[in-house]
Amino acid sequence: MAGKSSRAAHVRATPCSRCPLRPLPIFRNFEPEELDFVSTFKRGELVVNRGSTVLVEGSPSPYLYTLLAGWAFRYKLMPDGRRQILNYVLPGDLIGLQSSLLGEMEHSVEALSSLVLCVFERGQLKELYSRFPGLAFDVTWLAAREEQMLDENLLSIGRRSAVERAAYLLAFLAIRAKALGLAGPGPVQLPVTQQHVADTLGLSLVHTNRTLRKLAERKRIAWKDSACLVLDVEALQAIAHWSGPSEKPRPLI
Amino acid sequence: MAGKSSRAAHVRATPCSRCPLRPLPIFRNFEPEELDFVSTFKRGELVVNRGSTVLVEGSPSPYLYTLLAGWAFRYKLMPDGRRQILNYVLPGDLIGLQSSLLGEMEHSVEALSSLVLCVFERGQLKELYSRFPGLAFDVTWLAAREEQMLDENLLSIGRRSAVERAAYLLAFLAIRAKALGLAGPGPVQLPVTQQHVADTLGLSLVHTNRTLRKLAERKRIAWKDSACLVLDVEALQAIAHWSGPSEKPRPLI
DNA sequence: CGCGGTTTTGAGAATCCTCAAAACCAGTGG
DNA sequence: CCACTGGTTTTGAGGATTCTCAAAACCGCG
Repeated sequence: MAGKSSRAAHVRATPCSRCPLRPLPIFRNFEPEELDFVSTFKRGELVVNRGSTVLVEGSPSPYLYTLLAGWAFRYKLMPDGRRQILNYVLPGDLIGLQSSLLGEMEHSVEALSSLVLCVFERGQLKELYSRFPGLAFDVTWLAAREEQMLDENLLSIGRRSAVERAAYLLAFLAIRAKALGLAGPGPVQLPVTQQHVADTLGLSLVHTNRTLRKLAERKRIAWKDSACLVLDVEALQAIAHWSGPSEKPRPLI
Repeated sequence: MAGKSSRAAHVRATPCSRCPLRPLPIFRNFEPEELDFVSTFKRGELVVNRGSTVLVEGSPSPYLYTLLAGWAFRYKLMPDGRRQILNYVLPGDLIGLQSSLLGEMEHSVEALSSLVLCVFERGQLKELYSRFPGLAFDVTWLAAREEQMLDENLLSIGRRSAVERAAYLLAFLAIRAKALGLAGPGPVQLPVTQQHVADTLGLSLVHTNRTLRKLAERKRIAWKDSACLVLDVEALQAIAHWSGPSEKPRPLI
């Protein structure tokens, strides 16, 4: 159920000035001195394999990460093994903030694909707050955005039916992926198994399969190579009674 | 379903230096200059009645609030009226941050009892970040804590059974209330109806009633005057398979 | 070819829902 | 004082949703 905790550490250097993410239109422009500081803030890069656990529940992580490439997910486990996936982590997302602020991680993070992560040192966060209020604001911004996503997810699990829930989740992920340019002109491909979907929706694997099957019959999605192809995002949104997110230019630390 | 939006505004002045909350042991000590700034940051006090809506989904609030006294809850509505309660707001909690950062509220906040709120102006947040990195850090801290509560709530709704869910919620609220000194020596009293519990747990009112009844039969809780008396917090935690929060000294803005 | 991970299908059972109505209770106006 | 009202809690009954157990089918990979 949980992935192996092997962690193929591998450090390269890609200067922030040539960050592949920052040129994307959804990220806000940085002042030169902000960019300089982030560059020094960055301690290196970490590459991990699919299935690896990046952060572990219960342990205090000395690092903060920004995901540069790949897909991951945050989850919690109950003592008897029940798993709940809380949210998905896409490029540009910050992880490990809870540990840096509150002391201990209360959730784990696992890689859905191989990942490239920017590594920051936890201790430097205070310096960031002292010297770059704008960046500090951005960190809070990211935390507030995560909260917003969790709110919608909570509404989904609490009050939407199985089909609505599935439709919401797949539309949500497809839209996030598209905004990052992770999809070509064709349908978005989500690197998740039906087990991941089940653990996100709070449903059993069997019932999730039957629910997804209905969406597939209606040509809203398709399964290929242990991944989900999202064929019609707007139809999914309509099924979920969800009008979509209000995407504004966002910060990238 | 939603409360009346009447808002009995009433402004008094209680200087932060005589804040009734700050002396509590769970709040961290402030530097004198931090306290000074918060005092100037504070624009006044707002008193609202039970049932009033403090913040409305979809509207950009020009204010930030810290709850001084009373109970409230955050919730979202679906177009057809389904309601999901996301979390409860207790004294010392900050509300309206999402709006200040992201532009628009995506949830509403309603008073469970009459409330006293500290009012801050949204625009001053930037000044706080510039001049008091420590306070800025605190704001982020509060956001990360909210996220942590939402994570646990998501696990609850997604993976716990009805009884486990109810037990978790009531233990969670009882512990939060106790930490704030809101309970005397006796059992904690939670000012919620079974409808609130149902909308928090993602269950129907009928099934919630039958579930709570089981807990009442076992003497874990009791209902009195449209409120829940929590008789045995530890037993509830055991039912929920929940070990409780890690309460550390926390900031109060 | 055999293996492990993933998807699919069947069947019966538990959980949870909806509809409906009654009981209870504090507050309100006659 | 009493009837009436609205909000809350309680109970019954049938039905829909979702779960668990079990097994088969499928598929890339060594």
